[in-house]
Amino acid sequence: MFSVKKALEESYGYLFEPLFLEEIEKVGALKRVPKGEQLIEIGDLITMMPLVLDGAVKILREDTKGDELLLYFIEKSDTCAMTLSCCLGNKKSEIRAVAETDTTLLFIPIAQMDIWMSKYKSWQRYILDSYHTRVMELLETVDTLAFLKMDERLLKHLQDKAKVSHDDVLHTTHQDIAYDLHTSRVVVSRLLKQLEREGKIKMDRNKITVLEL
DNA sequence: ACATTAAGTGATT
DNA sequence: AATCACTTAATGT
Repeated sequence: MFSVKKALEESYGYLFEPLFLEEIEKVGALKRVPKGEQLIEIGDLITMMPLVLDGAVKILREDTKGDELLLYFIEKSDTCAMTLSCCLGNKKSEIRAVAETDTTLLFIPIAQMDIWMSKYKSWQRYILDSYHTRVMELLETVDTLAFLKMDERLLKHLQDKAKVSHDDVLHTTHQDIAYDLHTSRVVVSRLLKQLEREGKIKMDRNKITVLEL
């Protein structure tokens, strides 16, 4: 039996005081989404803010042709920074969010944000810190894009995927990886082969084992 | 057995 | 590193 209270305590207990946790539990709407399900589409109006209780969500940007590029993952005890900026200006989402693994989320109505902002110092801190870590993560992504070659990007991506799913065996296809990295399947296949030769990964059909973490 | 989907390869830009 | 054209291998019906 799944308990919101327990999950909250586990993921956010060190951040918020017990009384506040109870309030979150009361106000939040629990949602569980299976791997691969889309949570937010570009252009969507944001009305709820998600707190990740378990699992991981990948955040993607889309180019003019409809191809996508992975920006970063958000995990347990994270929230979507994009949502935060959307809430302030009541703007539409600039990103797409897709469940990377089976994920459990708690949705908070954005109206609560303001209330908690003035009521709880711990919430203030949390939002500010979230913003900060998100900016840093984005910077890291920019660095990766600008300075790393495709083979290095690929390996890093595999390691990130393994990290967020808490499993060094990835159940994915070359094509899916190609979408995330915004490249072609052929390139991914060839570089994976190379990584396998170097002993950094092991491949099977629909399965990649990351050996170097 | 056949169709579909994933992955491997060589050649070209 | 991308794209094309083609092959091979695995999987579903």
